[in-house]
Amino acid sequence: MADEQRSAARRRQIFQAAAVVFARQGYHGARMDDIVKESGLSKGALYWYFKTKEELATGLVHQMLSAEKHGMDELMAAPRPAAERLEELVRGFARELTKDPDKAPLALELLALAQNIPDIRACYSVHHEQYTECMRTLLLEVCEAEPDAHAEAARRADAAALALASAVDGLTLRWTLARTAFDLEEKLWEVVQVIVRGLLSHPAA
Amino acid sequence: MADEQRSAARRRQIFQAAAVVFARQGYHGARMDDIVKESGLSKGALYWYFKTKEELATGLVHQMLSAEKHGMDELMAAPRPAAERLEELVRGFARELTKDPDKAPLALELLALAQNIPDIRACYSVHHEQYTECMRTLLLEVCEAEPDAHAEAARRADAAALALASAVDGLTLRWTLARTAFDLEEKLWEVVQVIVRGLLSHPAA
Amino acid sequence: MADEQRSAARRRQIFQAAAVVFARQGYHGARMDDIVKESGLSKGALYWYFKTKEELATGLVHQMLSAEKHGMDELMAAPRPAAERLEELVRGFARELTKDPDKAPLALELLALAQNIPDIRACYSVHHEQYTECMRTLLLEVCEAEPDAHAEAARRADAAALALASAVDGLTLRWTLARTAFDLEEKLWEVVQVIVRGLLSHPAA
Amino acid sequence: MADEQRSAARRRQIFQAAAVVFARQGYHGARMDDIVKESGLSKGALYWYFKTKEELATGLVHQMLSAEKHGMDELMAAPRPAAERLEELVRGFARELTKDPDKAPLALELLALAQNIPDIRACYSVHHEQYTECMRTLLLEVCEAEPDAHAEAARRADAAALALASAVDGLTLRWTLARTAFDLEEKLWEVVQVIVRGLLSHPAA
DNA sequence: GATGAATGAGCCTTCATTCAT
DNA sequence: CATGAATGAAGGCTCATTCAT
Repeated sequence: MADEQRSAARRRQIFQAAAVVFARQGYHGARMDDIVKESGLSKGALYWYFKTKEELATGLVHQMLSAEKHGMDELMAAPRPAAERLEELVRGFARELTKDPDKAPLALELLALAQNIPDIRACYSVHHEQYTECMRTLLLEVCEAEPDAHAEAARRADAAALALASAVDGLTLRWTLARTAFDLEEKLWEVVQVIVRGLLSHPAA
Repeated sequence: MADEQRSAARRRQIFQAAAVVFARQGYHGARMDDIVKESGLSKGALYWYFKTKEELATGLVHQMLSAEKHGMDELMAAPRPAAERLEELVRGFARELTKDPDKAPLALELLALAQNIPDIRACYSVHHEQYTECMRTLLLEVCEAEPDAHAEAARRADAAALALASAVDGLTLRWTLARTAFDLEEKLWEVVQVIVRGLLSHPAA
Repeated sequence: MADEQRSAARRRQIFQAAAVVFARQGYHGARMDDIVKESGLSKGALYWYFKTKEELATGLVHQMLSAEKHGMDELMAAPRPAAERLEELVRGFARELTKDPDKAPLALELLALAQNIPDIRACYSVHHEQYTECMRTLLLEVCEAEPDAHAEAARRADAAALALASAVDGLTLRWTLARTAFDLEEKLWEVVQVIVRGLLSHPAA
Repeated sequence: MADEQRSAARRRQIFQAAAVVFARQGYHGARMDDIVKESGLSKGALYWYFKTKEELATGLVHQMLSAEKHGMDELMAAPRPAAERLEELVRGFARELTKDPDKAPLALELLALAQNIPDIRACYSVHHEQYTECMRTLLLEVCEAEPDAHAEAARRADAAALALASAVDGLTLRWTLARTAFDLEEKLWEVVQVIVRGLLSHPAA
């Protein structure tokens, strides 16, 4: 029992260190020795918990996406109007990235691994689906909440959800690589508005 | 003159080989020897044209994004309605990716390099701006072409262009990593329609 | 007392496990963890009984050669004609190797260690001497039992004993590494006969 | 052409270094860096010629056994009586081992590898067969040369050849590991005489 | 310009051994 | 006595780059 807690703590400690080093140096630029040093553990300890560098990266992706999923589920269950939850979902996402400057580079780094590490690819693939599904659910609720909604809207929800989820990813990517910094949260919110408007607009438009 | 042609041919030959190997093994998984073998040249020859692996990757990014830019400009200059050009821009993009299964992995691989190689980062950053600008121009033309347009639309063009450009990137990313294959062209077109509708919808909506 | 029995049992348990793992993976290919797992004990327990891997190997050699010596002595003391005891010594040796397919590889593996581990080298050196001496004793008895013996024979016993002992080792080695399996007991017996005949043959021959 | 010579020279250079280091430290105790240093080449050069440590060892075994085979064939073809050739074969073998104190430990070290490296095992297996066959040929010639030979002798040649070959190996092993040094050549010659006498002795004996 | 042998710093991983509990 | 997490020195191998020819 105490062992399990200790073990879990160690794993978190290692993930934390790996996150810092991967963000700073990239996955391939990170030496296991760097992670060892950053974690404060010994090399043997690190390898006791993760058999390879790849397994460490895979575990980190699992952990990060799980945390994100958890936050998503929590927000979805909140007793607030769908529109507010949607706004908060997007703004919260932007705020976290903006607050922690390591997060975006780390995410992109891990995303790039997805092509070569099937387990990570699967994680991201599932996460993309879940994120899109979440958007779809919210958008449908938004439609229903709209007084003069129309039948068309519900049918457009799939495309809008995909547009929304994709745009969030794509814009975040741009923000991460942009020469000229911009306010991610604001731009993201504008993008959301355009897409929601596209969802709700009357067929005639 | 003949030398220059020869030289240019060699460079193209090397880019071609690098593209194949990077797509297959990733940048870090690709050894210079692999590219040498794929190119049919010798190691010395390769290093004659590119002083380092990084320079080769950077050159490849330049070449690819230049080609894309060129295609974009050509399409933009075509004597066709803006809506048609927009559709063709997006569909053409999807068609090319679908046709050549190496292209998307290669692009993601090079994109990931942007974080560590400033020159590549700059290339992508500029390209993103140009792509967004292109979208903005097309969307504005679409607004103008719309008989029923309203003042609001032009002001929304920026956000819609960003949404569009981002969504194209984000959706392509999803398509590249998806467990379950889907029709990129079709989904992309649905996304475009949602966003264009959002752009044109009346304020009341 | 019960402790000593327990301790001896543990040591035997560990020797047994080490024998299996060394035979399967070789000394250098065997990890202490493998022996731990095979023994069913814990790592700490193993290190309680043997301070190092080398000590474990050394102990195993001691045990194995002691057992062999014991068997030899027992057979030597049997109330049977020398010729029969010689035959049984060789045949019994072959039978045991043939019965347990792990034994020969294990023996060769440990023999190879002799070069680097002085203690093991000494063990084998002594054992070789004892084995040769045993052969010499038997051969002398065989000479004496021979009605038709001649003075020459006794003087040849040293060489014949060395030839016999060496041939047994060398043939066993060949049998252990041979591509094409052969009947060790039979070949060994043929070899013994040739050498005994050489011992007894008249000078004129 | 010059390249091939250079390449062959390099390989010989590396074999030479590996032989020295393997003899001194054993295969497992030898670090590639030690061989690199001993060879005077660089690590990259070593790995250019041998992809792994195992491949290097395998190559070395090939080379050594080939050389031995070559010497054997040469001696066999010499225009001398069989008995002399047999004596020279054995004495020459002993003389070489005695002259170069590294040779025997090296041979035993490589022999031990045979159990774990199939390629080396095959080499030794074949070599054993060839050596035995060589002995058999010589012994048959010796029988034929004997004026009062008898039919029995030829039939015993197989067993005698095996005894001889095995005894040479076994005695060499004892000599290599012995606490108390002895004269290999002399002992070997005594052993040969016993076995040859066993071969030629009349059935009555 | 072209060739490919040669360089050597670097890195992931292993594993015998230790020790707090 | 027993446990298994922790240690860290060591080593086989890679690969971008160089350079004599």
